[in-house]
Amino acid sequence: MAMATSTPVEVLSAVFQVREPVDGRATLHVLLQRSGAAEPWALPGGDIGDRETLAAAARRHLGTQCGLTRVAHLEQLSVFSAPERIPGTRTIASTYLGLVPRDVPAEPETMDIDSPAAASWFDVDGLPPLAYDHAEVIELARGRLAAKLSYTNLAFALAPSRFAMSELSEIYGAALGHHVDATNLLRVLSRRGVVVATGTLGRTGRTGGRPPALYTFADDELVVTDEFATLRPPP
Amino acid sequence: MAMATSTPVEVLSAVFQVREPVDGRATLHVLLQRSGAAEPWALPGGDIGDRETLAAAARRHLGTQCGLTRVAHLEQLSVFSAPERIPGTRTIASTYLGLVPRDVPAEPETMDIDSPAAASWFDVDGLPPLAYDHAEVIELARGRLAAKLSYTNLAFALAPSRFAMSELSEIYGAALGHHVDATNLLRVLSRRGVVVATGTLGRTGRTGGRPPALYTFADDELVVTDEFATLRPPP
DNA sequence: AAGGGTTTTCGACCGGCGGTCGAAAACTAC
DNA sequence: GTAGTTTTCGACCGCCGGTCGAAAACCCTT
Repeated sequence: MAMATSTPVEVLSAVFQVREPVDGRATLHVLLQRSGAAEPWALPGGDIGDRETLAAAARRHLGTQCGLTRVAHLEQLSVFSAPERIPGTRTIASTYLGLVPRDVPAEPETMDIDSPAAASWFDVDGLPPLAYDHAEVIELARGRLAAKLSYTNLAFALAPSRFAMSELSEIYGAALGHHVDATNLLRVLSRRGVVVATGTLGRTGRTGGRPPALYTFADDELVVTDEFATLRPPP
Repeated sequence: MAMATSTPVEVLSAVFQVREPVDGRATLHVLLQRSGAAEPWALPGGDIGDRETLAAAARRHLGTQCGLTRVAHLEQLSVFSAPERIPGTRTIASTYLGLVPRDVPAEPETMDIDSPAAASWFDVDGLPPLAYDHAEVIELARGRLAAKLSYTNLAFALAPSRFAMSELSEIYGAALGHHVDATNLLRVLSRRGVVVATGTLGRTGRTGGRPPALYTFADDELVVTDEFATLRPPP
């Protein structure tokens, strides 16, 4: 075993949440932070403690820099190791994808955007200029999210604990960037056992319309079934 | 941006090749190395140079430790960051999956297995005791390989440049661990445009049987099509 | 050269999955 | 009660992949 050198490592998190801007249509948002008004917006992250896992470090920085604690899912993305990705000091970045459910209060929004250190959610379409290669990280995270939504139960980390199918279809639509039919979504997800009906009905005090059945995700962590692989083994 | 500390980083590569043991049946093999006869077998890898990418470092160690240069595909796996994964010195491992085509001569096999520093291929079923968490890395790599074989053209990195469908079916079978029907494989892969016929015929000098048509992979690098995602966008 | 053995190739069948649409159900507002 | 809105259910349909049997093409033996 060769001896490993001491290369500086940082962790960066691209955390997504489905939120609705003033006009009403829900879109995918990403959490950004900056240490001063003159600095560019950047992904939250930083150094790794001596006795700390990378995931633990990511969670710690989300808490201290953005006041965000309720991350429902956090998974590794790629490592960025281009020698000059940060001019001057060589730094390797281990990146993470984080997801926050829709019913989590918008914690970072309460922080003052004009204070020296601030954090805020941004619509992924229409981001401000970002530090270093952080835009690339966000693009990678979007792609990973879209891919995994279609063949895993990953949406559990974006949806509220109980939801109507129309609401879930909205969330999928925001994350995937195109319309998702609620009828088909229900059939597909319940056939796979990903969502289950709770038996209760939702908001009967609206402007009209049949009250929707409320559903929940069967699991509250990522479940990967190999049933979607083609070239399956014989039964 | 918080300052990143200097955490030791190493790179580890799980490199696979489909090879046939003496008895004939082709199986998946992984490349291992050890620095002395008293040391346990371990994945090739080591430190990262100051002006070097992680992937470049992985390739460099494969060359110096195993004499292996013809790696057709190399992609990132997960980062292992448990504080005590190597007792004593804290080391973070960035792991890679590598693939070597079947027609590449068995370079490391020529090295003397009993010399102080040696490298050799091992059948993935029936591995010797491994250093640290390296068995975990290999398991992760196997899973990733199996998953990607079914929905990408990743097999281009395991197959020879030209091959018969029965040979490709053998390769898939070895990597997936179960029988893969050659008829179905041809239909699926050619419908996706992954493999194309070369027009030439293969080995007409055997013990009998119809001479097979020879095929090639359309691309010699990984191509990811989003056509296999369910919940597609409308046309 | 005729026939048996072997391997590849082609076509047919079939169940399941997912995309789509229209009609029925259930509720609110007027 | 009627109109409007939203959800739900069922039906249709094309495509994909797993399977099987028959035909094609070749070698070897007799």
